[in-house]
Amino acid sequence: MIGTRPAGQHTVRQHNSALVLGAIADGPGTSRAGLSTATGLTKATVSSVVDRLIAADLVAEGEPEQRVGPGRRGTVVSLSPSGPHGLGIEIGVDYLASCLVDLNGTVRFEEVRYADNRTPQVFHRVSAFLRKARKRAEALGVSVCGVGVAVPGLVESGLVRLAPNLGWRDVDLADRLGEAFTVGNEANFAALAELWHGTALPDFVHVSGEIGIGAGIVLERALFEGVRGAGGEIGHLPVAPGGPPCSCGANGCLERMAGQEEILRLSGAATVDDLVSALESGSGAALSAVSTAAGHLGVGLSTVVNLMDVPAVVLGGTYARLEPWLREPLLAELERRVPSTAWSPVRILRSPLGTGAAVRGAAGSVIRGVLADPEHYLTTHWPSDRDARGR
Amino acid sequence: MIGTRPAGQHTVRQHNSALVLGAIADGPGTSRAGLSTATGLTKATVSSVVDRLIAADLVAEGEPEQRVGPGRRGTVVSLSPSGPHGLGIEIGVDYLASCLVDLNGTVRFEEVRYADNRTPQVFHRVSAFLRKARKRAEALGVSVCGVGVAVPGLVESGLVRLAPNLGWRDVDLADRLGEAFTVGNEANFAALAELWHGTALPDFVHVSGEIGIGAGIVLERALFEGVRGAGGEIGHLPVAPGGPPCSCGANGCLERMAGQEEILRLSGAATVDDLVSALESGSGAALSAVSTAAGHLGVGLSTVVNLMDVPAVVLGGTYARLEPWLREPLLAELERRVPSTAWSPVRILRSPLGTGAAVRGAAGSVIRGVLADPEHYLTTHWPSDRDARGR
DNA sequence: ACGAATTAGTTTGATGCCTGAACTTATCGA
DNA sequence: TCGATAAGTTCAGGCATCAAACTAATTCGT
Repeated sequence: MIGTRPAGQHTVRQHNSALVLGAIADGPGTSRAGLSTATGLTKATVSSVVDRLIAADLVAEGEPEQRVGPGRRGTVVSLSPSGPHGLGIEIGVDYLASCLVDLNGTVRFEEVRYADNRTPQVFHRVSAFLRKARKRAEALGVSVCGVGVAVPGLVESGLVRLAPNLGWRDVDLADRLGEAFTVGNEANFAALAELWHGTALPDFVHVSGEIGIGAGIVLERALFEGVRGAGGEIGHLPVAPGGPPCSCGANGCLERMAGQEEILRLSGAATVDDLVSALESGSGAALSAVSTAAGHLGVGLSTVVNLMDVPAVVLGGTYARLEPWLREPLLAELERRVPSTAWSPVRILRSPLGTGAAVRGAAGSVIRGVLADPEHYLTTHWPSDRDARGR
Repeated sequence: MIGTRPAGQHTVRQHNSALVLGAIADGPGTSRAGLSTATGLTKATVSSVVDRLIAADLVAEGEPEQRVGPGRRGTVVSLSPSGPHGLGIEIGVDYLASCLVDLNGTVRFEEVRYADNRTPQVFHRVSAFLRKARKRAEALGVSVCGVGVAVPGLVESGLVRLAPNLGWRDVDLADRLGEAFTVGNEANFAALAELWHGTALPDFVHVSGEIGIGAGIVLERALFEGVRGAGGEIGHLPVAPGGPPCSCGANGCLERMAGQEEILRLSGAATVDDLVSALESGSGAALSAVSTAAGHLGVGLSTVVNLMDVPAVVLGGTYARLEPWLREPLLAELERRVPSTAWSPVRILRSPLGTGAAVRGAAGSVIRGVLADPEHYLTTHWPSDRDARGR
């Protein structure tokens, strides 16, 4: 029961700052008066809060409002383009990616570097890659207020518990690289990117098929993390009892049956590009491979949909590219296995974000943290910055 | 993003009142000074809050503290036994149950009345049953501040969307009985009762086998409800593809394969009592029936454990009675199907609460609402009461 | 037996933040 | 040019917390 902290005036400031900043992020180009009606706070309070946000360069005043009719025009406020930026780093199995976003979530730059990361040198490589990204941010003249790192594995309170595809176990990235990070699961970050910048659904399960199969579950605009951060780990759900052995030791895991490797193997294609062309030209082997995988994916996803009552499935990563061919068999399997589809159908959507969803989510999570608690940012980052520059 | 309300001083009062009251509920027999250290609030604030709680008769002062060493003895405060009470009503398929609890959750009385509720007269019967319970509460001289109603069906925002075993669809109980209720799913209430009064685990899935199979999932001391309140509806998860048809239209549903009826049918026993004696005397048919059911239950629960990473399963209802015989095969099935058991085993526990868990949860949810927001209770219930009595 | 030390609980003044109302500024329409 | 309308600011008032001083009760040492 205990675990909540005592509240004071600062708490209401925190809350209301976040409320106002959230309203600014939601409706770009609103005036203080508009914010007052949107948030329910008085004009006086909004002014006071906005002043502080402007001082912290989270918000910037813009042009006077364009509007017909009598009355003074309001001055538009919106998220400051020169405000703090978020840097995202993704450590994939065979690539590194970086991404810088501003407060709006706009991508300032993106970079991908292919390299096998299943070696002990990863940490040096990541460190160099991160330094390079920081340099580029500096060149743009923006300040990076945090770094989000996406890894293909199980993350528990900032610690990479297990990343089988990287061969990691209990890795403390912050410790290894001598820096504080927001470490998170790659699939979860991708789902968050989908929430923030993709199809604006409040409830969905985002599934991406890369080398592993990761799912990120979003319920009521919030990531579902499960008890120890392992919520939505569907890669090793058993979907084919007695099926072929998986690298994890079990048999017939979803990842083994519907992962990228299995699809390519079944279809005879060498790469995903080849697979797509084969599908487009109507190759029977390719079509049946994708259809089979869709069936297995449907089995796995049906448990998620049944249990959480999630009304939508978003296909990301490689699955997004295969969506035209996956959709039908996947939907059929879901309808067969999910009783509730009878009265509320499950939607299947293709993610508009590409393979860069995870990095973008990692970068976005940093600025999302600032937007969610500007007062915290203001008291921790701002004074030190000002001291460092001012003196 | 919008949806949060503006905060003011009243908000911090709300928060801190709940914080203090929670601390009082957690540690019965603490003094104001103890509460101050427990909550992190100053002694002055605690005194102010406690005074108000005492005025509302949520809290009562008791004996001076017993303690060795120097210094003044504190006056113990605890939840007032004469404070508001919560009434719970359970509408089962073949019985009605009522239960009155005080702020501590102590049961003041309980009553069960057997009757077939699959008739249109249910509502009159419930109404009469409720009146009777209210009379008994009045005879005890306590005030009932709310009524929680447990139903074996899908509840969405106070509306019973579907209760197949009662034959209900879109039933508005508040409207039917002309009274405001906290309506909820029976399995969810049972899980909450388990959380509040059973094995004090913060994360578990509570599964009870009655006529249907209901699961209540508790994560971080909070009920997981899913998107539309259908979280944890495991009764119709498919566990035996191509199995016998279920009443829901699908095949091999968990409820069909591991429900009470199927266990009795397979074992040849007429009642659960008979079944238990048969098991105790080592009947092969009974043992294999329970073992088979346990296997199916394991399949269904494995998806929950995999997906939500819940570390414990609590057996309630009829399953609690069968626990000695269910445990082994259930655990075996879970270990076979849940990869994470390799590094963090799943615990299987027997619920100490009997079949009355759901009513108790329903009654408890009422007082839990008061404890969670005493300020709200204080402003809505108290003034009217005082006006009515005072004048 | 008595005072120092210790702990509980109350009182008081200060601080911070929100609110409401009055006030200033800006713009349109007649 | 004046009046109506709307945006934004200023200021007194209220409320809840906090820190610190103060009162109250009890033990321990001498």
